[in-house]
Amino acid sequence: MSEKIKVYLADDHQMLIEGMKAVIKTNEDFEVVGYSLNGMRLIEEVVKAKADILVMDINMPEKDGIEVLKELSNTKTPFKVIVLSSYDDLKLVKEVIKLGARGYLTKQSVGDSIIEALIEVHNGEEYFCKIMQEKILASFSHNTQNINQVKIVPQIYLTERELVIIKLIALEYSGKMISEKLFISTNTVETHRKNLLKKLNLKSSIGLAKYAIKNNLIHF
Amino acid sequence: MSEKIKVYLADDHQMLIEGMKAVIKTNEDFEVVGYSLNGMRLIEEVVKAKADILVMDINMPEKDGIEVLKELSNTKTPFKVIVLSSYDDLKLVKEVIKLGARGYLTKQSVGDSIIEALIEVHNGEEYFCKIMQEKILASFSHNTQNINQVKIVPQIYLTERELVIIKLIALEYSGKMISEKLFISTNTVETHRKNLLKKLNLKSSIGLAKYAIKNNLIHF
DNA sequence: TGAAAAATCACTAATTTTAGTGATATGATT
DNA sequence: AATCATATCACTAAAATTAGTGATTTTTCA
Repeated sequence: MSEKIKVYLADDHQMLIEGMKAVIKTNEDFEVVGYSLNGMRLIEEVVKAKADILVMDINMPEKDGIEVLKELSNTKTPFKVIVLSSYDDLKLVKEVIKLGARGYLTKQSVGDSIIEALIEVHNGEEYFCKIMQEKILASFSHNTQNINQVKIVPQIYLTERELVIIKLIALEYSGKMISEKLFISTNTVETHRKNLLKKLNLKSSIGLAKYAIKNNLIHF
Repeated sequence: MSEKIKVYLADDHQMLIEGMKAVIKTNEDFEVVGYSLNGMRLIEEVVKAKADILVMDINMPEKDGIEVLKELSNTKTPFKVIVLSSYDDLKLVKEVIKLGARGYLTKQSVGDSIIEALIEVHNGEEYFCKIMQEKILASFSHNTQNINQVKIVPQIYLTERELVIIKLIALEYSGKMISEKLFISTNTVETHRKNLLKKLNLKSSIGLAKYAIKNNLIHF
């Protein structure tokens, strides 16, 4: 048979790497030529490994998948990208595809569809896991609004100060501790907290903490 | 070659199942004869599949691994059990071994040592993953007291009720909401919360939420 | 059966968080 | 110059959390 298709993996969960390595190993058309546990120097490594396809988690410490994709979009890349994510969020899918990714798998469905995805993407097709396919179809029939219209729901951008505050909250600082650390009044801290809750549509500080963790705002 | 050793998997994470299936498939002495995503009717299924070894997660919805082990301890079982867990908790290890489990793997080390564990356990040995081996050794040399004596350094072990409560906290339920959901008074909820904070040596509910996430008590 | 562990609830008091409204100051942008 | 985003702080009032103590009932297990 001809040369195998080279796959590079990037995910901060060692276990998921192991799982994917093993799954991919069962298909003789593909081979895993390397992996990373974070996004730093990822592109470099992938190029060095001469990989054809990069399977990359969005949520990585140090440097996340979106950033990597943005870097890639500036240059011509010799490999294709399949994105892994914990979120089944249509907007995120659109985002990563726009940034050049060729496939999108939720972590729930990696096991079932990684090989399928690799084959499709290697053949120049786009691939979405079943969950996302269903979501895309549903949004098509349910919504009068077009998913293609950019930012119907405006993206949530936190200000510098809000970022500092949400991080401290996630690090288990109380309101008072935050005010002391930042030399501002507790009222101000509370105001920021309230604004955060409203902006992110969350109902408690625990929600804020989870948001911070999900978005890698703090080391967890 | 002789008949393969039959392995049955139980874990609520499909991905982990896929990973393990793939890893085990690479060793020709073993074969996976089935799997479950929860603990309901698990024993029945394992027996039906004529499995020799059950690899089972402790944390499963509906019915957890401890309960399954307890059921098993009443009868003579035709298969051996290896326990998977997110916890690297000595007390939990002791507990599950006492309940008849033959091996204990943390989820971090499944990828590396599942085959090793299967071999050892099938040969009638006990098996602990590297992390636990180190912990056991450490507890041996650090402590003048014997690990076999119950609760020298009280390891963190949450009761059923505490588990339910910490999960709900992590899911952003307020104390009142929890009390309503569980049909108990808010005082009781607060008591559990206090006990949790003390047990886990945490200072706020956000800490509890993070603990729950870290230990895979909730889907995140 | 008897002891231990677990789950339940109560009471008090201090502290913190949540919720809403409103106001001021500053710097950047247009 | 006017507007907007950001950051700051105040005030009130209700609700929730934290902290500590103590007590009862139920379950589990040796």
